[in-house]
Amino acid sequence: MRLSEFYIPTLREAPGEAQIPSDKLLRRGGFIRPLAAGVFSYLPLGYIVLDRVEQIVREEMNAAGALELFMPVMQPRELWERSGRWDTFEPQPIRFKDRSGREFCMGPTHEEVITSLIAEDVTSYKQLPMTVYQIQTKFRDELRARGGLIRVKEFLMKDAYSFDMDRDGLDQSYEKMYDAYVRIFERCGLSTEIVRADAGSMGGFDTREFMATSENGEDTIYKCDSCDYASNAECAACRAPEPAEQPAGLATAPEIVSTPGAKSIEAVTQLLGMNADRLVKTLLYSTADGFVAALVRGDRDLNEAKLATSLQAPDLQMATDAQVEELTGAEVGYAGPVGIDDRVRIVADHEIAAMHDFVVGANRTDAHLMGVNVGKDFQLDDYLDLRNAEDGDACPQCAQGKLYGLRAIEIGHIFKLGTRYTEALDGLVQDESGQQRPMVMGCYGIGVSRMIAAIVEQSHDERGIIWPRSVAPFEVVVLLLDPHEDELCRIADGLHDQLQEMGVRVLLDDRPERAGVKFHDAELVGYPLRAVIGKRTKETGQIELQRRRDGVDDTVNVDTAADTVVEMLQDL
RNA sequence: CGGGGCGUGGCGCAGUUUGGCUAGCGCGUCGGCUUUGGGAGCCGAAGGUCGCCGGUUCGAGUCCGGCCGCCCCGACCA
Repeated sequence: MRLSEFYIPTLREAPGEAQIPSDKLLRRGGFIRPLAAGVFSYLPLGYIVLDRVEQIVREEMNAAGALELFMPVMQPRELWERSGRWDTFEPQPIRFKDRSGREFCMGPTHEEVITSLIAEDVTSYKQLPMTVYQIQTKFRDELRARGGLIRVKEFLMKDAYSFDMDRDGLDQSYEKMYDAYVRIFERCGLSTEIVRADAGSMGGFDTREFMATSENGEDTIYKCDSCDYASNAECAACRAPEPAEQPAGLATAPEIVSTPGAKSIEAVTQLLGMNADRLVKTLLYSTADGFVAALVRGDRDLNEAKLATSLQAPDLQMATDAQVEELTGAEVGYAGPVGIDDRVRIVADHEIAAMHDFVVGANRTDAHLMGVNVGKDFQLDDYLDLRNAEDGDACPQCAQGKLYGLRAIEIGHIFKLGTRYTEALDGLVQDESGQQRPMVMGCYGIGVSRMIAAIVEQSHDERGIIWPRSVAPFEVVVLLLDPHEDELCRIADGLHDQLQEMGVRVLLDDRPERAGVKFHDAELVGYPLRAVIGKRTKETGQIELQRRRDGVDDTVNVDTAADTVVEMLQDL
């Protein structure tokens, strides 16, 4: 390909709204352009990269025995009502009606479609196991798109679905996908961590996320410094502390103290002159089964996902101000477990067990209680793991490890779904004994477009992108510095043609630009290898080769240049 | 949706506080001459409903009201 016949509109400066390196560089380099917040076009260069990534995903999925198919973006409301997700899926799908008034959504995912599709024709265990996948644009009505290609409203996703007769079969299908994912991300040059994760609105178990580590990631993951424990922060477990010895001489009764206007932990600590770890926060939630008060140490954050999971209350919601006032008899900000409405179930984080003589809200406006103790002053329904993990926490899995946090971009997510969708959508097949049984499903997603952002986040420098060869838009760029010199043009054309015949993806920069422009563009766009043909070539008969990644270079004769290029590409 | 910031030729910005004449600068683009191995120099040119609507005023990029869009933090989230 000749650059004079291609289209790479590079920008010397990044648009002001681009904040993170991947967004700045992909836009400056002429890969993508925004159309609206979280909606992007892929220019020819960006589309090549997208296609490269897609092909790697496709090859590994095919190698794992998955079959590619292609499903619609628009999905009818009735289908989603059968699975019960029309009103509950978060974020809410983008919806619309056709002219006859029939309702659709722009598919944010395809469990419903694939399950009904497979259910139509698969009727026997003899047709299983089966794993199918597609690479399709998905739509999510994000409350806030951000971070260039990282969090968008419209994006390319590979989604795969496995169908098995039983849990053992599912386990095997899941393993295959897990292994394929490891290979896919490795081939794309991504450094990833595989972590435990929350299933969210998909519903599922044994879920694992593949996280590309990056300081610009939106997720936090925790890893153990001594064992293999790794988890998304949203579900990282906390080890219950060793039971503390209850000191003699506990307060005999709580003492009420006046704390006017102190509605936050911060305010209470200042007023009473004590650390937040002597306080207990009381957070009120409503669930389908009634109200719950969740207690965590004052300096900790409650993890709602963990609370919802341990209460088995997926509909968990923070109580409204009115509900809080009704249950506590006080303004919001003074809730406590002592004397709260007896309809409220009280659960506490494990750490509370190690506390004594602590401070809680008094269920009275402008007042707190000091010297409060579990068992004496109020009864607890349960101790649970409720708080967010923090840097330095003891590892929940091994004895000696400590957790440390990393930022990361979620690029893959695999779940075991079970029979939730096949039961709702009649995904039944006959087993060996002629019994109708719901197929057991797994689902497996990869954010293909998001991977591009992750790759750039992990592989760039101050000058531009450094593409891994596997996904680079071109493997080598040939810079013809003097396009007016016939002899040099012949050499450049020759190298270009020769490389192309050898199967190398080569771009010839034959533009009538100055050398500096060509060097800068080449570094910005990030071709793994660069060949320079200029006046030195005329003088010495040599071509200069340089690797983008580490600047390692070589000077070779014109007639051996192509072979050396191929050799140098081996390591990239 | 809460808080903050921004919106001026393709890109980056100044000008808005304190209203005033033909709305500037750098980059890019087009033409010419020179230059030619790290974003060149000179000369000339094109390109702007100052986000939109309404209002105040002799006069609005600038003041007032409403709306829209974009970015960041939060809430939320495969």
